[in-house]
Amino acid sequence: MPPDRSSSKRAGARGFVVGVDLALFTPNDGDLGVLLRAGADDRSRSRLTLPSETLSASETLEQCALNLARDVAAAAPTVMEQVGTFTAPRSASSDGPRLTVLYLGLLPAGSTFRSPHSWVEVSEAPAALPPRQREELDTALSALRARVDQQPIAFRLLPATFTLSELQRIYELLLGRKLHKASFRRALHAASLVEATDEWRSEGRGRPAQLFRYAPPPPRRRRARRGVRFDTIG
Amino acid sequence: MPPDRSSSKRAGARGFVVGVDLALFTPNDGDLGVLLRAGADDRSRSRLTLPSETLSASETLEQCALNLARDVAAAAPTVMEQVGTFTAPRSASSDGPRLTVLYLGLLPAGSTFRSPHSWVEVSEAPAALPPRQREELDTALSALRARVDQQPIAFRLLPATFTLSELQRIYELLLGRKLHKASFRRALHAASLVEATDEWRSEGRGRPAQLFRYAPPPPRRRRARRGVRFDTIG
DNA sequence: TGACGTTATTCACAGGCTGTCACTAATTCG
DNA sequence: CGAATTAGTGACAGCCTGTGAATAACGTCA
Repeated sequence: MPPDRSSSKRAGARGFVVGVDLALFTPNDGDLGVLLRAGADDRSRSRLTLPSETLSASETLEQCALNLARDVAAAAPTVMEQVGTFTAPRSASSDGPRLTVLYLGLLPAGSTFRSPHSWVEVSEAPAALPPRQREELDTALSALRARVDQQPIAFRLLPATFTLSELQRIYELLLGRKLHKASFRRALHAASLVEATDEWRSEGRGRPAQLFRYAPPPPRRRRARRGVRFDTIG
Repeated sequence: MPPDRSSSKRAGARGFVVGVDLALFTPNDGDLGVLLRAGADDRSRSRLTLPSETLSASETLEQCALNLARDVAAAAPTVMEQVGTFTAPRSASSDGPRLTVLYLGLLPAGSTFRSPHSWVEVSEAPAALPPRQREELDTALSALRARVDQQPIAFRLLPATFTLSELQRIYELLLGRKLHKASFRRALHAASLVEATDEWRSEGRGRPAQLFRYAPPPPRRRRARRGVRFDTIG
C-alpha cells in the first residue's frame, strides 16, 4: 500500500463529490419547457440554473435524480434517463474534485413545480443559463430527441386515452419541428402502436376526435432491421 | 432542515471513489473482439474482467479512459465514447461509496495489447465475465451499434484507403449481422461518403477491388429529416 | 491454354415507405 | 344556412430497400 498517497493526493483520498444535474422537460403552453431554478438571493434571482443535488453515499444515481425531480416538481417524472457524466473543469470550491452526472426527465403537461423554480421555454433557456449548463441543456435535448423513436416517450406524456392530434403535438414539441399529419398517422397505424376506443372528444370547435389508447403489440418478432443509414453520419 | 443529515452523510463527506471501466473493441479474426484482463494470480487467471482504473483527482474522465486504453493496448483507440455511469450495488470494500463510469473504445484491426490482457470474441465474452461486467459489455455493445450510423466509426477502423468489401465487413462486425452487398453500396454511394482512388488491390483470388477513400461531403445542408419511426419503439 | 472457382461491381425489378395534395366529415359560431 | 375549424382518409408520385441475376477480372489447375 502506498502510505504517502493520502498526503499527496489529499483530494483523491477524500474522493469525488458527485452532483446530479437534472434537465426536466414538460409540454408547456404549446412549447417545450425546461424547469430551471432561480438564484436564492435578490442579486442572483435572474441567474437560472439546472436543478442539481449532491449524491449521498447511500443512494443510487437514479434515486438521487428521482428525489431531485420530486423535490423541484410536485410529481414524479414519467421518463427519467441518464445523459452523461462530466468532470468539472476546475473546482474552485473547497469541496475537492467534482463529478457531474446529467439526467433528463419528462413530466406530463400541466405539472406543477415548487419555488424557486419555473418553466422556461427551451428556446429561451440557453440565454438565461451559464455556458456550462447551456451545454448540458443542449446535450440533454439531443439525448431526448435521439430517444424519441426508441422508446414510447411521447405516450408517457399523455393520459391513458388521447387524440391523435394531441399525440402529434407532443411529438412536434419533443422533436422541435412540424410533422405532416397524413404521414404521421400512416406510420403510427402501420406500427400498430395505438388502438381506437369508442369514445370521442369535442374540443369546442371542429370535428370531434376519436380517442386512442397506447397498446403496443405483443413482443412478436420484429421485421429484420434495415440496412445501414449513411446519410446520418457526420 | 434535517439536522441528522450531516452525520448520515459522513461517507458522502469522504466522497466517492470513481472507477473507469473500458470496453475496448477491435475487429479480430473475422469477428468482433473485446479486450479483457486476466486475473493476477493463478486461481483467478480464468476470471476475466473489463480493464478498469481509478480516476485520480486531477484528470478528466476522458483522459483517464484514454490512459487506460493506452495502458492495455499499444496504441491509442480511434474511437472513444462514454457509455454511462453506475453506482456500485454495494461496496463491500472499505473504499467507501463507488461510482463506475463505462467507456467504449475501438482499435483498428491488428492492434497489439499488453499482458495480462487478451482479445476475446464478443460472442464468447459474456460467459467469461462476472454478471455485472456482462451487463456493462452488453450496454457498451448496444451503445456502439447505436452510434454506428451517427458517426463515421467504421471508417476509423480502416486505413486511409480501403476496399468496399473491407468496409462492409467492418460494418457487419460492428452490427453483428450480414448486409446485402448491392444495398450497402447503393446507400454508401448515395451519401457521397467515399471517393474512388485510381488504385486497385488484388487479394490473391478473384477480381481486384478498387480502393476508396473516406471523403465526407462539405458541411452542406442536410435533407430535411424524415418523419417519426414508430417501428423502433419498444 | 481453357474451364472453373472466387471476388468485385452493377443492373433491373418489385415492393415498401414517404411527402404531399386533395377531399370528405363533423362541429361551433354568426 | 354558410363560414371557419379541426379530424380523418385516399390517391399518387418518387425515393428507398431487398433481392436476384448478370457481367468483369483475376488465380488455379488440369
